[in-house]
Amino acid sequence: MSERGRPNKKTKHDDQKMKKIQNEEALYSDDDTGDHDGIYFEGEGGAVEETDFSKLELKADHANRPLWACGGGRIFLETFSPLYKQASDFLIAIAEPVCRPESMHEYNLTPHSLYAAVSVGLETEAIISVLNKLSKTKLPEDMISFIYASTANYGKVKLVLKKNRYFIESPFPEVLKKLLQDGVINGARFSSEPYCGADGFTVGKTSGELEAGHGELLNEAESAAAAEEKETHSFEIDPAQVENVKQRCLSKDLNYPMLEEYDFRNDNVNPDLDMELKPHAQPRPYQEKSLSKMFGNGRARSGIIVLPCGAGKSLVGVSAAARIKKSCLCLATNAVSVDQWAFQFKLWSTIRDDQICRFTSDSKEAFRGNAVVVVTTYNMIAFGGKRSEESEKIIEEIRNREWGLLLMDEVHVVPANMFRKVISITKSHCKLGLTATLVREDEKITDLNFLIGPKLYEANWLDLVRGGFIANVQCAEVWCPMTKEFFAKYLQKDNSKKKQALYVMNPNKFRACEFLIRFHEEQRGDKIIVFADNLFALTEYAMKLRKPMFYGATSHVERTKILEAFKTSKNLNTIFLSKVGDNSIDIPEANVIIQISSHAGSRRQEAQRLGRILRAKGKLEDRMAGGKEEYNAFFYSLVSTDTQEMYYSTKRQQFLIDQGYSFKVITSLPPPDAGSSLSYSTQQEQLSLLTKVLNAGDDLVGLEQLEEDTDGMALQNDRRSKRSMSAMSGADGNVYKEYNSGRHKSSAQQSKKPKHPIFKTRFVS
DNA sequence: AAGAACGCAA
DNA sequence: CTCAGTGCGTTCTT
Repeated sequence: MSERGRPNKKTKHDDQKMKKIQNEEALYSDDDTGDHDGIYFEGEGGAVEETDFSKLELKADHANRPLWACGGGRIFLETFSPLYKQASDFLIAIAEPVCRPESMHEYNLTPHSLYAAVSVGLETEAIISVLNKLSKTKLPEDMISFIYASTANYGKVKLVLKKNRYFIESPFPEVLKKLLQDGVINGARFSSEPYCGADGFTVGKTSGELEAGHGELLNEAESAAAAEEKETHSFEIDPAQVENVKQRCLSKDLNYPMLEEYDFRNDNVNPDLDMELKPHAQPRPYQEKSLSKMFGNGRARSGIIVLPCGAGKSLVGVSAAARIKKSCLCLATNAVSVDQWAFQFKLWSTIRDDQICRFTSDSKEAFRGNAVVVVTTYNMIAFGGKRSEESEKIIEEIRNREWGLLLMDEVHVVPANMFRKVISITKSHCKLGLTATLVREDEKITDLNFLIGPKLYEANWLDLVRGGFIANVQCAEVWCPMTKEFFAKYLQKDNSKKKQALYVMNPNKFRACEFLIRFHEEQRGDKIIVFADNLFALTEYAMKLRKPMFYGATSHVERTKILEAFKTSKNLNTIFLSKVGDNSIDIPEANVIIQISSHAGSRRQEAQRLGRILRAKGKLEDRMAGGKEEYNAFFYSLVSTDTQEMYYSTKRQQFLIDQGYSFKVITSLPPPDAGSSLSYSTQQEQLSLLTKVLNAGDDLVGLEQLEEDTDGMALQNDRRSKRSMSAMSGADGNVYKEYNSGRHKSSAQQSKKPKHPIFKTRFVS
């Protein structure tokens, strides 16, 4: 075990970090030594390390160019360059962002990222020439040949849905023949189709059309996609095999990724949906950009748009539906989210009540009319168990319908074994996936490339923070030392469940939590969400602090009631949520998150929770008042030191760190002089808590008892608890300031940006 | 209102 | 390293 109690095992991320640091050092040292123009270093013995960039050949005017194009498809972007904006737009289109901290962003060219580039209309030559224009160095030969090799076949094959039948279409019959040599694709072909062409393929005509181009650098490349009439050949495949066929086409063996574009303007078969955006639905620049990637050539492309939580994903979704103007099936993760989507549709568009319906376990609105918007959950569609008769009828209707748009919220859930079935259960011309966190802890995230389509756009979180579109969050990891007694038991137990119970219920963590709640409620008037994945901890904390909580078993009515009170009442400023609150729950009022227990090393959960407080508070001008940018939201992760949690915590933060966030470490909260006013200040109290924790796992009766206690009384006790809280001493600003000026003063003063003084930069050993 | 069945995530 | 065991959420039934 290391000094910090972290297992000595290095994670994949650690390795990547190390590599990255080496890379940056290499780059900077090149820069420092100055003029390397024309100097060419041969690697010794012919083999050149991937991380050895001494071979890079700098152009004479390299200072004016923002990119470093390195071997192995790696590209670095200087964020301080005047060309930053254009360059990052371009890189986002062609490469995968790896890590985007403040001054230097790292991107990676991959077959999938280039597939995405071509599907938004960029051509191979344009990619290379723009890349070359932006690069400080001559493009490495291997990068150029990689781009050629990866893009050669793109756009040659299309998947088309016609009258509920799927066809593979191409202007090149020889390509179709090649595809049919593959066992999976050949097996998926319907043999009953009429043979029209000489090659046994159905022959038809298709014409391209072009909408006005968008963006500066992309413009020339996008308009290069010529609008000409072409003869096409096609064959029909089994709808049940679409997923497999798409996967085969995308595989290395074939490398003919299928484009899915919906020519919705010329679709006379499916009825139109009478729906417009309302005038006040003004998309922000990045929303506009997302949409232009989707509709760039006048058709609707299938794919994925990645925007941070709170950045207005739903306006993008509703806009897409309003532009396509055909039936739309909108999928969300739970019933609360379904309500919110239905609300968003009505908020942004002119859709009438009879054109939109929700389909959840307790709201089965039958739909009538030719073109409709149906909002439902992945569970409702994919559910394998027994269905109620009513559900069965609606599901049948959904199966049989041909959807113009399949709109998938939180699309990162789709690769799950059952949820991915929604793609084949429903027949849609165009699929749009939205998410803030395109990560999973398994390897299935790349499946989205063939399940849905390429990533069309991904916004940089920090760019949106700087633009004032989302809140500026201070992230902090609070280190809570285990009490002697809890730590002794922790070391003693070999049951990981018990271990978890012990580090989550660590009295010092509780006290840190209590202190933070008091500080933010009383000193700043903030609205706080406390997350606990562990239900025992959730109920225990909520009951002790007399705050309302809700979790999976909490009824829809109760949830709405609590949220309503949280939003409107001055007396209710803190709520406790289980992981039901991770996704989709929209609580714009909240601006502080305290995390007391979480699901192991889930990067997605960490980012989604942070996302709960990203909705920008107030106007940008207000926040920038006085010329300095202020944090207006706070994200605390409470970690028991020297336990497993330290390791998980590092893993969990990785996604946010890749987005450019940095975590500050706070040690020894609460401050010693606030100690006695907080709970569990005596050893006696701590020991009785310990007994409770140790017994809890053995008999679940204890948990049920707790739930009964909290449920009914939490809300009504709120006022009383407020009064007693304000009477408590010790948690006032003075204590807080003393604490600040004591231990961490020097490091706070060193930092350039105005930071909350209690935060110091996390030291990674 | 509670429990059974199913499914997700790590 | 992998798969099974685990905790939690959702849906349906009674």
